[in-house]
Amino acid sequence: MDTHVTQGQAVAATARLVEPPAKLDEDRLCHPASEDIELAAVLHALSDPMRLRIVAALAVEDKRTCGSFNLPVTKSTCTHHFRVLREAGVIRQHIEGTTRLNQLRREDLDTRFPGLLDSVLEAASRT
Amino acid sequence: MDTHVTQGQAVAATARLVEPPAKLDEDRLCHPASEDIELAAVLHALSDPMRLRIVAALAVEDKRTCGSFNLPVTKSTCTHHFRVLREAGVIRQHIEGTTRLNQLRREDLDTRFPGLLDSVLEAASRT
DNA sequence: AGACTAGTACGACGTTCATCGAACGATACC
DNA sequence: GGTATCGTTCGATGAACGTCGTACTAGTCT
Repeated sequence: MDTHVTQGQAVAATARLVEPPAKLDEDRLCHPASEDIELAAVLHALSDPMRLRIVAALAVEDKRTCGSFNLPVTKSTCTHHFRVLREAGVIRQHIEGTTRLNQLRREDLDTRFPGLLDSVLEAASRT
Repeated sequence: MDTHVTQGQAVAATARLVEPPAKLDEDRLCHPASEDIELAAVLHALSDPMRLRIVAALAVEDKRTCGSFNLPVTKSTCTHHFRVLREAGVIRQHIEGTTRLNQLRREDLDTRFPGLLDSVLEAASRT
C-alpha cells in the first residue's frame, strides 16, 4: 500500500548509493531526450494561451525564473504549466539556488521538428 | 450579426430571408473566417493523433469524404474530430450529395500563420 | 415507395485538464 | 535558529475531451 509514497526522496537516495554523483539539477527534474519529443505533446503543450505566453516570453528573453512572468494564476497552477512544457520537451528547467531557470529547447526542437517552433512563435506574435 | 448559434437550421432559415441566396453548402456547416482563426485552437486541433492523421492524409490527397479515411473509431467519433478541425479553421467541409468533402484550408492558414501548417506536416511526416 | 448510404445529434461514460488553497521543502539571509 | 522567498505536492472541483451506441436526417438508387 505504501510502495510509492516516498517516490522522489527514496529514488534519489538509492540512486546516490548506486550511481556516481551526477549533476543534482538534472536528476531532480526529468526532461525527455531530444529524440523522444513527441509532436502531439508539443502541440498540446503549446495549445494553451497561458503556456503560449510563457514560450513567447522565453523566446524574447531566456533563462527566466518561473515567478518572473507574473502570470495571472496561483503558484500551483504555474508549476503545472511549467511541468507540461518541460515534460513535452519544449523548455528545460534547472535549479539555481531557490529558483528554477527556464529556457527554450530551441536546438532540440529545431533538430527534431525543423521550423515548427519558429512558425509558432511567429504566429503567436501576430496575437 | 447573430451572436449565438443555437441551431444550424434556424439560423440558415432566417438568413435566407434577409440575405441573398448564398450557397447552401456553406450555410449548413459553420467555418470561422480566415481572420478569426485562433492559434491556440489550431494547435489544439492538431494535438490529437487521430486528427493529425486526418490532416496529414488531406495534405496528400484533398477533397476526401469522412468515411474514406477508415479511422479506427465509430462514425460519431469521426464526426466529432472533423468538427473540431472545421471549427478551428483547419479544414473546410462542403456537402456533396450525401457525403461531405473535406479539404485543408491551406491558403487561409498560410495567410494567417505563415509556415505553420507546413512545419507541422513536415514534423508529422517524421512519424 | 422502400432500402441503402453518409453523416449528424444526443446522451452517457470515464479520463484528462486547468485551476485553486493549504501544507510542505529547500535555499538564502538576518 | 528564525524567517522570508520560491517553488512543489496533494487533494478537490468543475469543465472539456474522446469515445461509444442509438436514434435520426438527408440524399441516392432500384
